[in-house]
Amino acid sequence: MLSQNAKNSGIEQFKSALRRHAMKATPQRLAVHEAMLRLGHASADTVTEEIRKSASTNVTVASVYNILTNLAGLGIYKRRMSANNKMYFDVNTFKHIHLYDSENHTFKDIIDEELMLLIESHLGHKKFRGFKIDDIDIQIIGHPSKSKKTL
Amino acid sequence: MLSQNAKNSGIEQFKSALRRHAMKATPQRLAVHEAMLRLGHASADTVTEEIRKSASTNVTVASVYNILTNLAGLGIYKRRMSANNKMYFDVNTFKHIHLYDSENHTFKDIIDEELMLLIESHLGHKKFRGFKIDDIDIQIIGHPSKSKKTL
DNA sequence: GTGATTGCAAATTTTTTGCAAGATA
DNA sequence: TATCTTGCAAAAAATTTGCAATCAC
Repeated sequence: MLSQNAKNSGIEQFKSALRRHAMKATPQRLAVHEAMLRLGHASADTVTEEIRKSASTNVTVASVYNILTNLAGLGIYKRRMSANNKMYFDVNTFKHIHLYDSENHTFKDIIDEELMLLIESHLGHKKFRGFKIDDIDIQIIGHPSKSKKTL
Repeated sequence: MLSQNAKNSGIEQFKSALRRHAMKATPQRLAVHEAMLRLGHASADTVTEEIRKSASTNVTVASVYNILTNLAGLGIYKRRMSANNKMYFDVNTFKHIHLYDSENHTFKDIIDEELMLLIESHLGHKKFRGFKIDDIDIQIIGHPSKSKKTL
């Protein structure tokens, strides 16, 4: 329920963001955003796959790249890099930490406001001369622990 | 002086690390490591360039990739991700934070033991079920502030 | 209608791989 | 000498770009 509303409002918000930037609400852009809302984090090819699987809209990877890059430029997504050397995009703009699974190359969000505040307040009074801070990226890197031995 | 010693001992340490792993001390590997000690963080092509510029050893990018990847596998280097979508390697194995300059795509080390401890102790008593933490990566992303105007 | 946007294919860029030739222990 | 490594060139993988056709406004 909540999630459904959240998604709808997500799309509405998205449309008005597009309008605000004088960008057309093309089916491709909407499909990309819908996929991103479902996926959370994804690479261009994953998004393309997801769209082909679930939507009637057809898209090409090239367009998905362009769309994701443009939207990241507007701050609607965040570009992320993973250790498997692919570009990932992140739909969540709120502050959070990432848990990166280096085996499966997936990201999981960790919301830990306390920690973010801790770090920000620690860094807050530090100056990096000649450097304007845009973002702080915290990634916890690990792998699934095979606690089952035989699996 | 100190830096020279540090570099020499770096090379000696490196050689014994190679020996320990039954890897041969080829001129290419030594050249890569020397370049990495100078560069700190670098991508394969930067390392190749640096070697060609400064050393008599000649190398191919393919070999540099292989060497960097192998050494990262041994934990001698650390693989890093940058927003310009290239693989970077990091020669410093001690815990530190990175300042990533998104304009010039360069990294700078920040040593802030206090912050690392803060984060580790905060995360220390958190459990991520089924997940084994290998590393915590903190990146401060920003760009040079054109302080010319108003400062 | 008209300018923005997409699809397609080709070009770039980055990384990986196979195998013969060469170097190291 | 036996094996590990490198060089080279070609293959893969990932991303970007040009341009005509198409679509949203």
